[in-house]
Amino acid sequence: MANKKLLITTPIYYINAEPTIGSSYTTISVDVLARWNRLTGRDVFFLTGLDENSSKTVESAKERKYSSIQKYADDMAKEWIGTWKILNISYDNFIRTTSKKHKDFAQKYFNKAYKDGDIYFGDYEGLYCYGCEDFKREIDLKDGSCPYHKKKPTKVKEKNYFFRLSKYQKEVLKLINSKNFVLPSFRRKEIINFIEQGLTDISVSRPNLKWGIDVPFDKTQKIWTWYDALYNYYSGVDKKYWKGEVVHVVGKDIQKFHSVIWPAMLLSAKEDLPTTVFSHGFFTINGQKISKSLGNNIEVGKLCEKYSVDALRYFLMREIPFGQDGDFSEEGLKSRLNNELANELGNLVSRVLSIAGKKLKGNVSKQTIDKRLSSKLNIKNISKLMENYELHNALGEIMKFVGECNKYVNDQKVWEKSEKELEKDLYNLLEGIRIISILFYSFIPETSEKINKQLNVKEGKIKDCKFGIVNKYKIKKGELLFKKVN
RNA sequence: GGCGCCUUAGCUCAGUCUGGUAGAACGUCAGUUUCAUGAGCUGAAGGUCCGGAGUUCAAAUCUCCGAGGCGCCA
Repeated sequence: MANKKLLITTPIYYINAEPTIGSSYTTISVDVLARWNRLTGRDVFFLTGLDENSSKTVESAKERKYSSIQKYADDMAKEWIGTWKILNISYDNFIRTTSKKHKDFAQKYFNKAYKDGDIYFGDYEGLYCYGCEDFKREIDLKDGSCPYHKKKPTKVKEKNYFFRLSKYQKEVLKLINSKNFVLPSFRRKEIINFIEQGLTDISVSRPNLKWGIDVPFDKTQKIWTWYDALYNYYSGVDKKYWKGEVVHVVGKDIQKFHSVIWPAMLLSAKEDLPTTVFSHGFFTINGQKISKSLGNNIEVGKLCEKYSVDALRYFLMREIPFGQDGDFSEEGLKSRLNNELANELGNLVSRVLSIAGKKLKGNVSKQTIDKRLSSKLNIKNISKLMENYELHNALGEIMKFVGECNKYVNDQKVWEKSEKELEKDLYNLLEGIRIISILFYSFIPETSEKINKQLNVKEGKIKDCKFGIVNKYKIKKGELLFKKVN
């Protein structure tokens, strides 16, 4: 398992707006998982991108007075890529569903399903919400409007192509029951209930649209945006990665698309199935829901400028238990930055390197390992937490070891000792800091690089997280790792 | 309405499966240190474990009833 290939994905985002704090959260979490698994030595492929074929794209382009929809999509793609660059997202491919390769894939699979009889032509009458890109029932609505988008759905009566979702009910249910397919586990029961109520065939095409991917054998219809979008996970990646572990990280609102419809599509196409669909929670901002009318969404770029990218990445991963809902507040971010990153981590590096610089001119040779410090490090536990997607707890454990290092400095009264006596303490502390840097790398990569530079060591892997690896340190104290913000 | 989850310290939550003297971080207060970013370390205060009944030598934990909150239901 450990050396199995890993394909890990974010959803592909709608381009009706610039990246939000929510999509940033999703993407950062996948980045953390991808980086961590790379450090364990696995062959990882991290896929993200954009769903550009939605009718939302057309609406937004119109709102922004674009005459060319494709130009709008291109500009938006630049925006998103730019934000991911700021956030240090280490994706291996950025897929856009307007690319020819993706369109060919979607059409190929649509064609195949049609030939196999899993897609058929039929009538449909229902209420369609353009926000969800999905049909709604009367009972789903609140005061006649979609509860998510606060808009009245449109009554639609038309002929569409349908996918035989009902045919795969049994097989999908079996899949859901397999271990770790739906995570967190409390979501599994919800999905099972949903399936057991009976799956019905779903409309997978829309007539009379100008934008989207043509149904290959019927130019009057476009492929339903979800049906095409889900195939990004195949069109965006070398197929060999589907032979290993495949993890889709999604928001809880789209868990169902990924754990019911998508597997059914793959069962129909007789392709490999994903291993896990993990859905994370949503967060409020200062206790309030994020909404356009409140205008309380946060500009990610400005946040990074003010607090630093790593402070934001750290906060999001530390504050919100992965999988559950949480709250975002600048106060909270500030507090984590000042107390945990600056006072504990930053200050640890600063005080140790300062003593080593002053007393030993930065030269520290290998010494005996002090179990009083090394025994406080529990890599197995941290690894287990990462494998269980408990990112917040993993960070908590790493931070605890930072605390142990600070305590060690105090307990040993390192600053009082003579040059001869303190080399052992410093060597152990430097090894501790080197390991901390590796463990933190997935979460706050820029900071890790800064630490490595000061320690004058190369980026390590998880297997290097043990004491006694470096023979001789030649350190050079640099700038402070974190600046506090008041 | 159906299914599931939650209610424990000022705040956020763990502990419940497998019953045995109530836990963590943050916040508050106090002590201590001077290597370090006014940082670090140590300690203290703080709880009718939502209410009630039952089972048990023993219940935060198991069972039932009730209250409040949340999630999911093409």
